[in-house]
Amino acid sequence: MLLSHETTPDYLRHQDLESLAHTLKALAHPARLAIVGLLVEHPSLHCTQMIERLGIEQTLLSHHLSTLHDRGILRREKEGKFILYRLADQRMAKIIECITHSQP
Amino acid sequence: MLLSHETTPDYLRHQDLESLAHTLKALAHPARLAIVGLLVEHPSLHCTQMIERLGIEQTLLSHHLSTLHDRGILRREKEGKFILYRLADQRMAKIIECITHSQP
DNA sequence: TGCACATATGAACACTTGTTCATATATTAA
DNA sequence: TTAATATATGAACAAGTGTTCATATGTGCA
Repeated sequence: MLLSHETTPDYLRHQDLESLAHTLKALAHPARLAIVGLLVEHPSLHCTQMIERLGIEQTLLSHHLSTLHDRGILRREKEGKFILYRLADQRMAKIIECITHSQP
Repeated sequence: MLLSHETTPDYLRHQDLESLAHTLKALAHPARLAIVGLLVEHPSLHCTQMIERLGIEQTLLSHHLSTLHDRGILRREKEGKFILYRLADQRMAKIIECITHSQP
């Protein structure tokens, strides 16, 4: 796709669009939104805690966590027996809040 | 997916997650973000104007516009020979701004 | 009326994503 | 060491998405 330079504002240039779309895609799933939502509330959680709260299969959760991690939305951190997840960036919390508060 | 009631904040209840994910999915594509971005800047545009600005095939644009329209993001309005598109809701402008400004 | 322009539609197909299943790896406790 | 718990991985397949092509529909002008 070709975006003309005169009419496209800085924040919507081609490469930014790709990367923004990529981030949104990662968020655009109910389970993944729920995960991120949990982590907005709780600074960090491990898988088992999420499984309890979301009522989702372990394997499926793991795949979703990988998706979010791969796209830079979550950070992983080992803590003994567990693996803690937290938001990679507080901006994500802001985006989530912003999105949810602007919902129809 | 089962979300327990005690731990889920109001703004992340099951049905909201579905609907929010649905909206985000519609936005999560570079071309569609570009379209919405144009309409944040210009109150209304018709297809030919978007084609010029985006350098995208007519048919493809039309499909993307339908997607955005179907999901309630854009409004369609006939004006003689043309069909004008605009944001269905100013909240969308807000979301876009919020998202783009929180980008890494 | 007929032609040119503006836009939409639908089929087809490649590609991507979501989910499940089976299984692997790592950590701790007995 | 063995067993139990916590988590990840990868294959397989169904379902969904993006793009292209061919074509349809609607509108205004000559």
